[in-house]
Amino acid sequence: MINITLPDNSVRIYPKGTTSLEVAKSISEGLARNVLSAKVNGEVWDALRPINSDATIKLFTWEDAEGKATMWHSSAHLMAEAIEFFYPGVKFGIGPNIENGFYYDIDFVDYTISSDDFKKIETKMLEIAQKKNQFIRKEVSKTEALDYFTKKNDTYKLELISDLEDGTISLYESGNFVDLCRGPHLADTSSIKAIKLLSIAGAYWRGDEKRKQLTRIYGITFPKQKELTEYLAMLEEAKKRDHRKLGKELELFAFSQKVGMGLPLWLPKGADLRMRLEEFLKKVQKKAGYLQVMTPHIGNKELYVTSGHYEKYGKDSFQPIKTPEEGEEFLLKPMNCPHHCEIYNIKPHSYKDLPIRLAEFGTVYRYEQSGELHGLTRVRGFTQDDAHIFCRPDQVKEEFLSVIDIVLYIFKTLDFKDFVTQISLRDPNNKEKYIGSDENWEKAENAIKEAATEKGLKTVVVEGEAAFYGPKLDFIVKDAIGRNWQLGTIQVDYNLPERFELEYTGSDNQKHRPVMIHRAPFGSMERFVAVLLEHCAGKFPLWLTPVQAILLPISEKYMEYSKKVLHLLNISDIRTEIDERNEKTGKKIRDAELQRIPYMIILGEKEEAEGNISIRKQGEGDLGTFTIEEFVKMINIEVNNLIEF
RNA sequence: GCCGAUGUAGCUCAGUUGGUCAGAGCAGCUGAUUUGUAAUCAGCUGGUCGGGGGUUCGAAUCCCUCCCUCGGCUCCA
Repeated sequence: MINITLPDNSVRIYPKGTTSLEVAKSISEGLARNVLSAKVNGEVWDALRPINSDATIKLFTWEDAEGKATMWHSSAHLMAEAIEFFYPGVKFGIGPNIENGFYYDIDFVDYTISSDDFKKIETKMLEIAQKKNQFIRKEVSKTEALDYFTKKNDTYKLELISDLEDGTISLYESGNFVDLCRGPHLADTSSIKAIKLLSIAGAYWRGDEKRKQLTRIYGITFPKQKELTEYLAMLEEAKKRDHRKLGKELELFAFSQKVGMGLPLWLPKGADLRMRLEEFLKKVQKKAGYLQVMTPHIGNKELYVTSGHYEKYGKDSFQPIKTPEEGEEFLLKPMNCPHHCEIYNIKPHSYKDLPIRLAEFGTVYRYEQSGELHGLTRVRGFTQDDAHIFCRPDQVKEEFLSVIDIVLYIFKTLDFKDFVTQISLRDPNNKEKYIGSDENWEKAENAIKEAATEKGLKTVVVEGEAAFYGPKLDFIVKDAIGRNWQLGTIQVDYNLPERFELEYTGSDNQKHRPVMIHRAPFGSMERFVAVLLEHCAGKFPLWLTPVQAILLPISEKYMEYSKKVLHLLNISDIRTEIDERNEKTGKKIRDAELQRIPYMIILGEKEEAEGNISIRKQGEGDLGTFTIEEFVKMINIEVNNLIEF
């Protein structure tokens, strides 16, 4: 008999070789039906894997991330089985679960396959799933494993096996399909009730572009049809919010092949929005002691040789441009920091001057591979809300606190309620990979951790993720429909102060090297606008939206009165437009609603006679009649409530 | 850059096996209408069907090639 400890610390006694499924059954039939896998002594196991000694276990159902992972991993096997049925002789690469579903990389050899084939594969998968095939784990020797896949002529599996150690190899059999797999898997296929294959794409074997490209098929499964329906609705919603679509519809930005791919054109409304965001941040930064600077769009190649960026990222820059006479080489600015270092170096600094915070909305250009470009989130020319803080090592923590305050304020103002931060530290086993003294690294890493703790941030610490030049703190927000976006970043840098020989004179009258902090709360204006646009589905907060109110005269007869109102609102700093078209009110309202204009003001006989206005709120409907003064006051209160720092 | 898909008026999309197939709705323009909370009516103007080759008596439709876009891969200071 063995003792099984459950998460509530209760201990139950079972025969040796019991499975977590049996444990679940002994608790309740319902739990047994829902259990997908279990954590046994810290490791996720199949629900059917026998437990042979005392163990602490936690059962996973669909509600747990681990349960979903197990289901999706098994679903990948199920898909492989269905594919092997239709395309015998295909070779399988890897088929893992991912954040939302799973994929399998497959070499289809001589077959061609497209998304048109998904339907039949899905149907076959459901058919197999209903057979309730168990997933049977077999631990095999390396020789046995090699034998099996040699017979199958599955070269990819053979390569994977050859990298594994003997004694650690397991196969999983389910129905007619056997796969090399670490597991864990479902007890059987019957809990997979709803299946959708989502997309098909090429993927290099082992992510290496020099190796063969396999066909990757993505899919997702659920234990209930309803959940699949909901998931597909979420994808639809994401499609509706796509910033590329909304950007076009709301006339915020555009691209032109003639101008060049990946080079956004900001249309009047988009430019208005972006400038408002910039002004907003400038105001906050001014309060936080930043100094605004400006630097040119090109810089001498030597500048980037000095910074080290040319060597590391030269291939990702546009080709240098040359002066016709001297043959001097210039690069389109790929980043602002070297310029800011040179500004720091313009004059000598005392320790009393620090920190010096130089800020710039600096437009930079990077050569992104053509296949990588994507709307505003991945472009070849973009503007960073950049700043570089030059400070003493003992000031790092305080500066982090201050930057965190700015980021939190921005998130609050723009209604990003859900976010986590990631602290990236150096790999403790590979300290020689990094530049800068042990002492400084330790100081900076502790400063970041302390700052995050003091601000009560939800934090994930990842070792080995730091840049070679310093540790960093990244902000990852969850948008309105649950997707994660990495936005702001704060990074410590020991490298550039070294390379640019930055100095300050300490109280000891000796020269010291300042620490540099890079930070960009938005990341880039382009990316941030894209994320914000998708987050709010085009309904920007009132203080930010390009047009706050639109006047809708019932007919031409009320045009004169409408223009009077327009003038009054505009001099009250309410961004107002007027719909002068000869259209019915219903049409004007519809168009204003689609343009996501927060307030529609309807003006007809009644309003003109009484000298007031009727207000309709976007998405809500008629609010009734107000005086102009009341409306102005209402708007001002709403705006001020939103942006008080 | 690589694999796959796609590319038809400003926008969203129809176009059967190559043969009045250059279309619709919206937008735009003109006129009528003078309008009360999500589309008033009528008429008109828009396109060398992504570019360039080729096959054919004949190509939006078939083939080749290049380009953009989309989904991934790789990359991302």
